[in-house]
Amino acid sequence: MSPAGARSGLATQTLSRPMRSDAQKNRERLLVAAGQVFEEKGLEASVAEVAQAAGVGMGTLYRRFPSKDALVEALVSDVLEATIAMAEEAASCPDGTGLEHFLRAVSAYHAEHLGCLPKLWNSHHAVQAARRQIAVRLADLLADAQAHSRIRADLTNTDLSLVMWSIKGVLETTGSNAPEAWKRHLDLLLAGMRPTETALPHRPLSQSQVDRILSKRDAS
Amino acid sequence: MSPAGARSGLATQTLSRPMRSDAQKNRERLLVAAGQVFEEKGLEASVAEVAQAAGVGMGTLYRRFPSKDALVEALVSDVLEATIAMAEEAASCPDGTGLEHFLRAVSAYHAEHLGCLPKLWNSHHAVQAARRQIAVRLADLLADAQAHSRIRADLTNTDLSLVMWSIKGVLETTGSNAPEAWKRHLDLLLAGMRPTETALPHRPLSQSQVDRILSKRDAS
Amino acid sequence: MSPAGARSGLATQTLSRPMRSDAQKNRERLLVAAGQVFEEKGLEASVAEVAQAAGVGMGTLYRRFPSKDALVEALVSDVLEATIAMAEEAASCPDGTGLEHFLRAVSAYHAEHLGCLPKLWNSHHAVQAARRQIAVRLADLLADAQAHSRIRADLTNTDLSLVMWSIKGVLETTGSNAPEAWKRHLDLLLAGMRPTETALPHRPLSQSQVDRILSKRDAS
Amino acid sequence: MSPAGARSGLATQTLSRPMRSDAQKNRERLLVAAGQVFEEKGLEASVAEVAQAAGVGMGTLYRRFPSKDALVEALVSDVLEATIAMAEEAASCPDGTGLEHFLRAVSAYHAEHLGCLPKLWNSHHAVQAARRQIAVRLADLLADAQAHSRIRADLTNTDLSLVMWSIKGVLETTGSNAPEAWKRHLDLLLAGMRPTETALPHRPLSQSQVDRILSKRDAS
DNA sequence: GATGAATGAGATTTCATTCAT
DNA sequence: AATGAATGAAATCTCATTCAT
Repeated sequence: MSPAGARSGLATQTLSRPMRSDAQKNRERLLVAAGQVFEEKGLEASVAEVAQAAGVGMGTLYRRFPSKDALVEALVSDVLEATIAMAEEAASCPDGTGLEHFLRAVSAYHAEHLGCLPKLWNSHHAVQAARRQIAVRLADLLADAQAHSRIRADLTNTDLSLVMWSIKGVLETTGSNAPEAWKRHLDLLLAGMRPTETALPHRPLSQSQVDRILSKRDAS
Repeated sequence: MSPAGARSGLATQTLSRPMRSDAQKNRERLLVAAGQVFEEKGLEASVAEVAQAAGVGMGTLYRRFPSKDALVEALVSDVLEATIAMAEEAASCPDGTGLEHFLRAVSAYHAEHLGCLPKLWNSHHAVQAARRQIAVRLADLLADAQAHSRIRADLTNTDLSLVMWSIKGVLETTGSNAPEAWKRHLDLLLAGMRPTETALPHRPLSQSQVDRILSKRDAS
Repeated sequence: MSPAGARSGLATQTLSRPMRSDAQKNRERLLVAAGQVFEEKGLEASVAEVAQAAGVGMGTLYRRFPSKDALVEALVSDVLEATIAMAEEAASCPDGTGLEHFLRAVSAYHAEHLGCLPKLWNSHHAVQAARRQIAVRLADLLADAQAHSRIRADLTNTDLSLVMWSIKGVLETTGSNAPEAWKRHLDLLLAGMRPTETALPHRPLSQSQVDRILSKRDAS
Repeated sequence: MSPAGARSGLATQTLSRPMRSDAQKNRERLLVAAGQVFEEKGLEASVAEVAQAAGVGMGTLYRRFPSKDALVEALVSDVLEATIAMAEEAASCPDGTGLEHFLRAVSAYHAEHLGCLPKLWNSHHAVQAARRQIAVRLADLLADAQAHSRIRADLTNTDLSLVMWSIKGVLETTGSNAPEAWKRHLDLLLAGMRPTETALPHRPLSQSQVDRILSKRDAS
């Protein structure tokens, strides 16, 4: 997916005329710069730094994104769109391997491109629709994997959220100091997801719990 | 362990006269209040909020803790001490079950007492010594578990760090909205840690990578 | 020397683009306001007072001067530049009267324009180069005056520093309550500097002592 | 003059019972400590530092001196009393040399004992009476010196204030870095005070100007 | 449309002074 | 009477957001 394409999906103005090409270019540069700056310094980095890194003035930043929050949200939208794309691509994997491919792909994406964004996985507004889509596709992938006996039968959709959050925790912590740590961690998770004789002792989360968590936004 | 007991370990003045009773009381109240406030609003919460929640003036806070950082660090110290205690207690579990007990205990502790602190697991100064101790005990617990064939032989000490970071990710995300989510997540991790016929495909982290990560402190 | 001209010398950004006109205007207003406020209330006056007196917000003050120290230092720079200018002008006086003219001029300048700044005469950073220039010119003026037998032969360059500090003491104390006091005081000093039959009984300061004093910066 | 004697003069409670001996001792220790601390760090030093240096609690300090200002003022009182004593002693010098002796003595006293206090020479409350006394004695010394033709006839009482302020300026600036600088400076001043053929060109300050200055107190 | 200077509320930290122990 | 912990107003400095150029 082209970056511009990605942006035109969730994050762009919905009606109104098409954006002028220089405006579009600035929007891109700001998102890229924001990704780098926030990755490096965390979300407490000032918007002035982002503007400078993008080589534009503060006014331009605020013309494109009406608030710092909006800028962050646009980054999150990008991630979610890319995630949707990965889920769709994984659907074409044979023999129930799609889920595994998806997990590896999305981990790699987070690890390489947007190390800062795991923090946002569960936050910020207006991304519910995208998550819905992801959830649907993941459910399909899980069912397929279970049908092929690659994944234990007592694993639920909500467990997949746990898996994502778990990966987020590892990526956040290891960051660029151990850029392949997530692979080992995913080995472990997948090993735990394989069929065994004994069921997992505790009950999975209910879907409503997961929904509540995802719709919650932090004060940050 | 009593809270007062915990505080008298790492976090208290080591030499010098004993603290006056009112001072000690205020110190406790500040730590409790800080735990609650930071848990609720994140570390960006202002120290004024902490002081107000503790029912003391700002000057008192700054007499007890010379900076905001020092306050946060004292909280971290508490966590680490409690962790050491849990690791020591787990050492007395029979049949190689100590590691599992430890993981459950430390998860429960983080979940119930200090939901805000996973964020700090890998940050902040002057806690290296405590981590050293924890690492040593964990290594013993792992070896014991492997000797009893409860944990797969190709699991390493560095994998335990991954496990902790992974738990941190889940706790951070689920927080009070799904206070038992970590149990299901730990089920999954432990399932992955059991012996199987096939080895984990990727290499574990080196110890030096883990050390680098732990000694790294964020700018935040 | 025009104030704007003065500022463009030591105190302005040396490379980079020219300052926007409103920025330049605010910079001027801040320096003027700072001069007045510090003169009136001493250096302990808050920066908020300066900002208010200048009619700008605190953020503007901190955009122009990254710290209170920087603001003070800019004022000092102005004084030093003006001093250099006066020394240069005095060099053109005939018959060895340059030194006397300089002393009167610099005293008058301090008395009328910047009564607060004598306090800084011996403090603060990054003004060493300017002082060097002043010292060189003063040495020339002194030699010329001695060659014309207007000043006693046993007066040294370091004595001129004493003279300046002495004037500073009088200006500081008399301030606006006796704005011409320095003239009488300078009469007295000059009378003491005229040639006499008997030498001054004590040795002058060494140059290194003076240098040490000038490079010393107070904690204040 | 014994220090205790000095304190019992201006600064002590005027009526009421005599101070208990331990209280008196604490008062001494506080004044000594304040002198050292203020000399080292300037008047911005905190009262807590003074209390600690004196080895007493803050409450004790505030029992002895109801405010920081009062403490500073007590120090100033000491200086003034010592000055009075020196003026009285100088009155017994023969041949009109008393004034010179006084100036040397008072300079030496300031230089050695209380480097911090020149700052206060012209400030703070309730010391007018002492200054009156000093002024009277100085007038006598000056008249005597002029009668013996040691000092020029056109020098006035107000000029002596200028001389003191000038010395203050030098002492403040040179401090401990050139502890004998004042001697050279006083050489210069005395040379200027000797009789010459030409009168000083500017008029001296009026007594009322000097009074105004001395009664003025800084915001500090 | 782009720029970056201006804004000012709010954050952390200090310290003269009070008061419980 | 002595102690030192508690207080809170005030200081310096930051930064998301607005607006003149």
